[in-house]
Amino acid sequence: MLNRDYDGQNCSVARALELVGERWTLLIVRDAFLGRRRFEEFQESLGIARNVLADRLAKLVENGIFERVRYQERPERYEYRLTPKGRDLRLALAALMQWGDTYVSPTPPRRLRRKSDGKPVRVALVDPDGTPVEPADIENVAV
Amino acid sequence: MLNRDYDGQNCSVARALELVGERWTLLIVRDAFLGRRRFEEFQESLGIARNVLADRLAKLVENGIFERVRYQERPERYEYRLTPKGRDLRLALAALMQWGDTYVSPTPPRRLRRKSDGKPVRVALVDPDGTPVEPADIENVAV
DNA sequence: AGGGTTCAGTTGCTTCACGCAACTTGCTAT
DNA sequence: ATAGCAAGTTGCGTGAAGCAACTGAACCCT
Repeated sequence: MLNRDYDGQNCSVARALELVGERWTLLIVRDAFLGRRRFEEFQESLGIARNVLADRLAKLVENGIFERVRYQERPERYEYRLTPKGRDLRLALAALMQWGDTYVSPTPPRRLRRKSDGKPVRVALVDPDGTPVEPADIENVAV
Repeated sequence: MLNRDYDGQNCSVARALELVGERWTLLIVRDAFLGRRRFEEFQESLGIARNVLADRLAKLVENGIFERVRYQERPERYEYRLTPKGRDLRLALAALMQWGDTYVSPTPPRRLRRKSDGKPVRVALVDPDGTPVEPADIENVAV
């Protein structure tokens, strides 16, 4: 997606995609979850054009998903770190990864697991008590 | 994102975004969850250019996310319905919606709830027993 | 002092995707 | 006969993405 708005779309999905829906943006965020922080790291890892990377990082900072932090002076060098807002994209990325694991990747190259005991972690729909909810038992209602 | 591949990205997120990462694609899927099925419905609801809509629908069918179903003969007319693969994008859309609700939309216009009792439904990271997992307690490991 | 390297971009140019509006096809209704 | 509807298709202009070379500020080596 481009950075145009999805005008008239009064939906949080559209609002979210205005911020992270452009080409490369979610992959940059995923790279950040994998520990990458620097321009060169993102560029080499993704093979993205440098001008486009510069553009995306600027927008991500502008939108509060990354912060630009100086990590050395003389010469001034900056790196990019996820903010709490950016870190909260983990769920959306995990959901996309899970779908990709199920339907696209024959053998998923990475997995989420709990550090403490190594058990696999997945994304699920739950009620306020944490009880899983059947997909068929869900409705999407206007407020 | 465009329909090019994210070559060299051996990640399910990249694989998933190759199928649903183009501009408009996820909004079309979201529209389908809201009950829309026909070309004209999508077009009017989204305000998307007709050639682009035609292109996206064709790719979504090609990728098994929608199926093209004839709903009348003379003249032949087709509509688009989510397949199980497409319906499984619900989680990713819900996660994006939740993030948008939290950080972008002041007052979310729509909510997910359980049909049977009307309780709100949210997306969460859980272990195999359905127990919630702390975000800080998660690691992303290569297989 | 001069030449090479690193990092974070910027610039210029080309190619490709998107937006827009008009047109087409096959059929029905008046 | 003409108008209308639904699902596209076509042609053309604009804007975003890809590519590679360049910049600037500092460091390192001989």
